[in-house]
This record gives sequence, structure tokens and C-alpha cells, in this order.
Amino acid sequence: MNYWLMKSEPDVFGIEDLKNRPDQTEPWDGVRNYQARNMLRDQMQPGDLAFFYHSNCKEPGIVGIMEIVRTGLPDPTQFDPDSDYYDPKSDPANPRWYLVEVRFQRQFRRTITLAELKSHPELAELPTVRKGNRLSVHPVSPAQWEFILGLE
DNA sequence: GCCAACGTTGGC
DNA sequence: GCCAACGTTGGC
Repeated sequence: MNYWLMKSEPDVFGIEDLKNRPDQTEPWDGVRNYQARNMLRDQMQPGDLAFFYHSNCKEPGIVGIMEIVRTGLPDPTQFDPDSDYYDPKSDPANPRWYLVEVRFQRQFRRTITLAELKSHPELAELPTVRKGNRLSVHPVSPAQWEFILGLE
């Protein structure tokens, strides 16, 4: 059982959108970074939990928790010429990009902002607060996970 | 295999 | 909208 943090732009897909899905479940598509892909494909397990992080918005930060329900699925958007995530170089016989399916678990009472995350020395090693880190998916240690839960 | 040019991310 | 940081591409 592992912990993760996954970023999404709320203007594109925010936690409200996940909560409002009929089954509160969504394929987490569009990851186009090899490091993040490797984690999605090789390390994530059903039952893992992930923080939902809102990026590139007015108040970036962690807004809730979701559960990883299915893993190791080829991302269909890579084969769709009409998709923003289309990748003409990906071979259907050997897909380049993968996704996991996530399910809404709960929304925090408030956003735990990036500024707040940065203010705690206990979180100095959290990739999201490290300078220059842009990974949209990354692991969270059990200690970091518990600490962040305590901030809510 | 190097590296310049270009593209993307994402905070501010 | 700016721009720093980082990733990818492609010529050589």
C-alpha cells in the first residue's frame, strides 16, 4: 500500500468533477512524462491512496483524497487524433502511455495550500515543494502523508 | 553522445 | 503574462 500525490488543473478536471462523476471514478489520462508514466505503470497498486492536488490555478494545493482502483491500463487518448493527448508515435501493439483509474474518497474541508506545505520543515523533501520539480505524479512517504492529514 | 533549440509545467 | 526549470527533439 503506497501513498501518492497527483496534480490536475481544476479548470480542466478538478476534485469537484471527480466527486460529481456518476460512480465518482475517472481514468486519470493525459500523463505524458516518462518518470510519471513509470510510476503509474509499474508502482501503483489498487488500494493505494493519493492526494488530489490542484495546480496552475489561483490557490494551488491539496484538496482531497482519492483511491487508486485500477492500474496498468493503456491510455486510450494517445491513439485518438482528436485528443489533446494524441501521440502519433505510440504503437497500439506497444502502448507508450498508461493510466490508472481513480475513485473519489473525500474532499478536505479546506485547501492545504502550496504556501502552507512549503512552510513546514517536515515536508521539505516532498517533491511538490522542491524547487523545479514538475512531476505530476509522485510518491508521498507515510510520514509525509500523516503529517499532511494533520494539517487539515 | 553532445548540445542547441524548442516546448511544457506551473508558480507567481 | 512572465519566466525559471526541466524535458524532448533532432542535427551533427
